[in-house]
Amino acid sequence: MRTPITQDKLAVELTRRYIVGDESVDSLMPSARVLAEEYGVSRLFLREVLAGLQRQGLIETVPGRGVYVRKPHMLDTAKNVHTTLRQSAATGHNLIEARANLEQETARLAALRATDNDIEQLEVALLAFESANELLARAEADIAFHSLLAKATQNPVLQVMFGSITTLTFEIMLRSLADPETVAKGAPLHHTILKAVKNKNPELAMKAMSQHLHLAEDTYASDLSIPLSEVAARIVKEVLGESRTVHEVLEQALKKYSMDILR
Amino acid sequence: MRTPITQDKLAVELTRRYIVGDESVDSLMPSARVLAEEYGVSRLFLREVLAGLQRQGLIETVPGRGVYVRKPHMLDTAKNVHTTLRQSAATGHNLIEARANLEQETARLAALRATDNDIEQLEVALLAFESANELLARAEADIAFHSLLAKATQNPVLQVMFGSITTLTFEIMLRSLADPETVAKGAPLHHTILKAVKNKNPELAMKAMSQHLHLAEDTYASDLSIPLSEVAARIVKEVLGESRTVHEVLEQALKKYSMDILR
DNA sequence: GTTGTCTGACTTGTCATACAAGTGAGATTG
DNA sequence: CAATCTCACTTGTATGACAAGTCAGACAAC
Repeated sequence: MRTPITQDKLAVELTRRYIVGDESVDSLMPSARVLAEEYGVSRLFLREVLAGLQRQGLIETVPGRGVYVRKPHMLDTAKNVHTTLRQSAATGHNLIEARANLEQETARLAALRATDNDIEQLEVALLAFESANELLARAEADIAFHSLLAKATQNPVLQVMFGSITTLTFEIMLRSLADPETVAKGAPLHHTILKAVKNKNPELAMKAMSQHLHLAEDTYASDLSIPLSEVAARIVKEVLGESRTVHEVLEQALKKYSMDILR
Repeated sequence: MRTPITQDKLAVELTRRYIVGDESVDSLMPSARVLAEEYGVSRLFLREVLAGLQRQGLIETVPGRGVYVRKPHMLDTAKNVHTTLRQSAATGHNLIEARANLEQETARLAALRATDNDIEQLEVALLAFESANELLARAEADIAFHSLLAKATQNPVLQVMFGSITTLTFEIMLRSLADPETVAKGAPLHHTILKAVKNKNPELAMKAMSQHLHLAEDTYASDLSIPLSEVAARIVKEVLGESRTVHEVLEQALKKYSMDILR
């Protein structure tokens, strides 16, 4: 008696077989037709399995070319929890509360462990933040800066945790950075954080990040108790219009840096 | 000129239309055939959109009955990032480091905000933990206890963040709780945490949680620098065998409590 | 030899159609 | 009245077909 294979089992099997370690990245998997035949399932069934893996950022299917193995990207996590978070009654206060601890610890660890390459990328992001004369460009540089800090901790778990709230964080930034005073006050703090990271001064990095987040809290004060879903929807519509989604913009912002999950 | 609709856009549209607020939970969506016709797409295309929403825990398709609107469950987040995390080179040290801050803050906030219902559920979980005389049962009660604490913070964002590492945490518990000494030392700390929550003593809750996590760190010491994927795979195989997946066990463990994301 | 073009065999994406399996309300039968 | 059965639904899956994209290799022109 042969029990029919489930999508989950097949996903695990494919992952184990084709997606292992660094050397498999960018390699080409067998075509969906071949794999389907090999496992004795229909192409449709296998397609759904592949769709699951793609959603997790483990593979990328390119029309006309095939299925490539990818490194998971920080944004993949964000996309997956985005709708869930949007659906919840989470408020601005909830987000800031969650970020406070996470980002302070992130700043602390980044100061202890950032590589030369990390610092270089942080400098680029900070420069972009300062030279930006448009809201969207500023927000893009800001989220890149914070994401790079998470990467600089060299801790994939922290990266994933930060990734899970990236979309919300970005939406909030779009709101905070519309206030010129906040921008003026925030810029020096970014500098302090980067300097602390460079000098390997974890306490200072933590303190500066704390101030940075409190500043955002003040700016955001009036909407602090309103569900984020409402606020975010309004902001996004104002800034981006109907044309582009948050994910598209975020993807563009983070693609300049290598924001894949460490491994 | 009419541009063809993308899966993402349709997902957003469906979410906006059928999945809004508490009142829509458990309601039945129109059948896939009807929706496909309405939006002028094939049933296959719409199925893939629904599959995406299902992966996010927003809906549940029941064969023969239809598509129901669901409350997102903490486990949905876990499932989505599980493979990514497994694929990364995250070590035990990485996980403990990330948990330390998150869970201390969680314990602190739980002590400030836990409702009577939260406390009641925590008591049930703690009782189950103590009366369990088998590894798997202990681990189930342990993960339930920690998940309930996250819920008691009344912060959906924290819940999602904790949810994203639930699977890994559970796997690690399976290892830690195999050591009788760790169990003996850990039990009183669980008691202390619950007492602190009951007495609304945030500092004590935080401190007890800190000790609890350090204890786990000691137990885990020998494997601290090995990629979790290897350790977890070994543990799961030993404890669960080939028959059941981690998700299935976790689902069973958390279904007794209402672990859906707050909204 | 070099360059450009073209063909054709691949790939994924999507569709229409068909059928199996499950569900449940209402008709039917005792 | 109660048990049973029928049937019109639902989702899940398989199949075959075609569009659109890609790319290597053959082929022709220079």
